[in-house]
Amino acid sequence: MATMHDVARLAQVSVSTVSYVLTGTRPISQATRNKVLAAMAQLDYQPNAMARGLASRRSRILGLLMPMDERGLGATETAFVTGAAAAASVAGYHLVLSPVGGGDLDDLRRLASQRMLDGVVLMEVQLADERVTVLQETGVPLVLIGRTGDTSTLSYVDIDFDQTVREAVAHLVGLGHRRIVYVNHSAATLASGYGPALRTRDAFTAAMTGHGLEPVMIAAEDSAAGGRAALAAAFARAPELTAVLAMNETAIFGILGELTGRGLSVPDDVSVVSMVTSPQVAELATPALTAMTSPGSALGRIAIEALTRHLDGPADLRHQQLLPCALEIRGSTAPPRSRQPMGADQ
Amino acid sequence: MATMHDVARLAQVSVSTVSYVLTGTRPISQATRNKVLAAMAQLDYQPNAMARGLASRRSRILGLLMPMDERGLGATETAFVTGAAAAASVAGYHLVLSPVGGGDLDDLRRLASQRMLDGVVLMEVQLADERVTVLQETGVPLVLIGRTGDTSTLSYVDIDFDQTVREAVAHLVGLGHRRIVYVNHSAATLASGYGPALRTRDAFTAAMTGHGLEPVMIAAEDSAAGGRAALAAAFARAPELTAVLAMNETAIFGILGELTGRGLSVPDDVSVVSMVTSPQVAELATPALTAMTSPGSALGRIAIEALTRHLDGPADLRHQQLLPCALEIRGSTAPPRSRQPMGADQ
DNA sequence: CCGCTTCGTCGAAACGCTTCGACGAAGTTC
DNA sequence: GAACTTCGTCGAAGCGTTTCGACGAAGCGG
Repeated sequence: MATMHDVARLAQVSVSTVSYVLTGTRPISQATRNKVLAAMAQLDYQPNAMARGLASRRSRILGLLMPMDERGLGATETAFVTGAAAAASVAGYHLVLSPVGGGDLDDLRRLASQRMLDGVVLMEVQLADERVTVLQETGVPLVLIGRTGDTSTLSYVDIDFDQTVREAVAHLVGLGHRRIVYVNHSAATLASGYGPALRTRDAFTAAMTGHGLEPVMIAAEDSAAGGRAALAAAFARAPELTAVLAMNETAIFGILGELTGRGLSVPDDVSVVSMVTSPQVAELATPALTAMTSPGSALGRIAIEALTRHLDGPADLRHQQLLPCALEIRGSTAPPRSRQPMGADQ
Repeated sequence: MATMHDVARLAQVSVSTVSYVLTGTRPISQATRNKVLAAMAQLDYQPNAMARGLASRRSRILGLLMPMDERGLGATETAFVTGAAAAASVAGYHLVLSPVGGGDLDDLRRLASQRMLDGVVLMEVQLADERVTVLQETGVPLVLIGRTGDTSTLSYVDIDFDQTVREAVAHLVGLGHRRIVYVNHSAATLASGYGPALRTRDAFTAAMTGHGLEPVMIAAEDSAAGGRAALAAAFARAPELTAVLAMNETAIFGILGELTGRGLSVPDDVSVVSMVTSPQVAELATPALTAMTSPGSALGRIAIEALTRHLDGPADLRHQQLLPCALEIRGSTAPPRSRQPMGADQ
């Protein structure tokens, strides 16, 4: 492995000159630059990242910390990642993903304290999130995707759940639906302080009330079975429902299955709107789901851009931004059949 | 940020002694060790990863290189990752994921040459994969999840597609099915040399022929629409089919939708088996899918274990291992209704 | 009690880079 | 043309570790 010394010797310049050619920190004449570049090419020189990092006290590595549970990463999360990776690459940084579960707080502290990461993007933030505290203590520049409860001192990018829910409800109400049920994440998830679940709940209540309608929310386990149970619960609470709005991407397939099982058709008998969903998943269902498409890769990109601005700019810079999901109408929504109360047996 | 010097001064020992306490490279008396440990705790000392890496010429970081397309990571891939991360942590390594697309070969070479990664696990390997060549050239210790065509000089862990297909076919044949259609990935994917698609194709042919049955394979685009089209094609080629075996996790939802659309019920009219599928996805469908469950986290774990053995042991060590998927019977398979040819209209 | 290992510790030299101060040479200003 | 600025380059001092050779102090066999 060739080092800078080798390059310098071959090009007959000093080591520092080679360094300046590489980093552009100081002006170098075209002639010298060419000599150095030629030497580099000839030796197939690659700078040693560790040495660079040690000397410059910046690794040019950004960390994307994502909890990975067994459910897997949806297309939405994947879009975060690809958006972030692309933006990092443009800014001249490497992006590494670290699968930190909620448990390994110590692991997290170590990772952040070892000065291996210039900055960190944290995904799937809870309203009260210890990981945020730990990271702040270490002093790493930090941007969140999602928000904690108290956001005053933090940079974040998040989905504008309020507006997203409002649009989704407006779409359904515009079609003529009056009885709309919102299927959220599980009660446990709500209790744990998961922001999206909480915020959409409140936004749904507000939106429905705004239309003079009664908000009915059901919490569903993240599984097909949870979706089926939720639909049963929904019919129990609102027998005459004509539309379902679902945040729970996993449960929605159970909902669709149960609907078919009851001999109800989508969208003729019941309209379904899926929240924060990727086109890929929406197309999986039959009929394809009308959905609020999450601005996945934009979120990732903006988070990284904010982070790099932190690094190059003043330390006290704050970036806070909300992006709404876009309504994409597919085959699962239509005007309600008529005002015909339908029996909810079982 | 406290350095080793600070610790050494506070503990009244030399820097090297502190280093030996940390790494255990040389014996240190209990008394001294305690002094040093106390000083570390008092200063909240964290070793600087860059300096360590530079001096020791090993970063204790392993890379998991995964192409991320917009389809997202299935639960299967996620299981790889979590399995690998856990194993790395046990072995005292950090695991970082790097989303390297197929395009950025130069990026890959740079990443590997910069001596930032002690070793690399490469996922989603093609039969002829340039990335493998590039990585081998850089000399990074390498383990594949998946296999290239010529495996003689490489370490890898992969799914035993041959046995997996054989078991799946045996399950269906055991139930009494004779007319079984295999829905594979798209023709383009096959042409690109995607190992799993190719290997399962051959295995399916072999297994069916072994039972004295005719192998019918359809290539389907990775989408619900692709699945629907595939089913239509299947009925055109084999009107009397009673079972579908599907490798294409994305298409399978289209297949199920189309089946329902044609008034055919699963599993009464047609049995469906999903290959290399996680329980989570299998449960999404109604009825839940009988599936060959991939040994996801085991694959990740074994890959990392092989890699760390490479690093600590002799350089020429090779590890090659195949793991079969396990048959998990759920609601989508049953004996065929009877020998009743069914019309394939449209 | 003399020479020999073994044990525990130290000082100093890397590791491969960045960065700072310095310094001729050349260009600019009045 | 004296007094200043750039411009382009160099040498050397770090950055925070690991690791190697060395060296007293014990411990031990004879």
